[in-house]
Amino acid sequence: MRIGELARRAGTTTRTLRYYETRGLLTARRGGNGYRSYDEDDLRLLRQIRLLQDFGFELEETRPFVECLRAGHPSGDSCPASLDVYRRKLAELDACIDRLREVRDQVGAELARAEVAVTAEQPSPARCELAAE
Amino acid sequence: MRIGELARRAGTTTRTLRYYETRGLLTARRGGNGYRSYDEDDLRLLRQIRLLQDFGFELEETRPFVECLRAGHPSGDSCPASLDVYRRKLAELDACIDRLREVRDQVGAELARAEVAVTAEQPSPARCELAAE
DNA sequence: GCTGGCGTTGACGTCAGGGGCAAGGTCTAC
DNA sequence: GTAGACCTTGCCCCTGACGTCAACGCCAGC
Repeated sequence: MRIGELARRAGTTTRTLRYYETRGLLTARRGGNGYRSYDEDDLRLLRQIRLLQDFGFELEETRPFVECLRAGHPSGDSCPASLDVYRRKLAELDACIDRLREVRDQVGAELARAEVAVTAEQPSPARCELAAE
Repeated sequence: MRIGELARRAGTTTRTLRYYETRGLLTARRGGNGYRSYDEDDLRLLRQIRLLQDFGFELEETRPFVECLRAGHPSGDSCPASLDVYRRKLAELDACIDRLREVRDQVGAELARAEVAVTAEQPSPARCELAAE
């Protein structure tokens, strides 16, 4: 199959596939006319990359999975190097989530403080009416 | 004070301050020699920006806070526009955390699956010894 | 033979937030 | 009077993962 079909079947663009090729992931055979030619294995490889990309993996982090598939393993995560990437990513995700929660709480606190300051500065009409009743 | 001192006191670099100036945040007076000149208000303004940056706000998102301070308010979050940014950021953070948690669980599941597959493929010697006992 | 749709390479743009350097002007201390 | 620390503008460089042309080749159908 050619590049356009592969891109469609993997839900991506030809530009992306050429980019992956410059990165050394997803190499292509060439036909007599210079067109890139791919097979079903390339599609599996590409799907593996896209799955990890959707998870937020960087391209470089997908390389062990790609090499694992190229080595003939049934799936990209059949190799220790891939499992290591999984584990590193899990730790990274945990740290990221923790950090975001901290920030979330701090921003929430700032908002609460600022909201109180605003109402103290200029009491809302509703409050006045309420107090007047 | 000049740019170097302001940068030091705010814990950033002169390059960054000039960059902020090109973005229209943190404008500076000029002395007779062409040097930028700042006062304590500028420092407060800069600290406000840095705080929000540390929270992960984009530079553009700090603009309402800057304008609020410039308008003479006691703090950058004394204005409705700033509160809106807080609220939007909170929603964004929540969505981001949720998404990361989903991914975390999916990656965790992939790892567990792959680990089982690996041990099933080539049972560890330790297991064999254990079974032999 | 011509149009449309695919393919090719290459180069530049994007987004944010600056880093680094050059070539020069200024100020201060010794 | 000069060294060195500071300032100025302007320019290109970086990351990641592509998007967007430009200019051209190839091929199928009508």
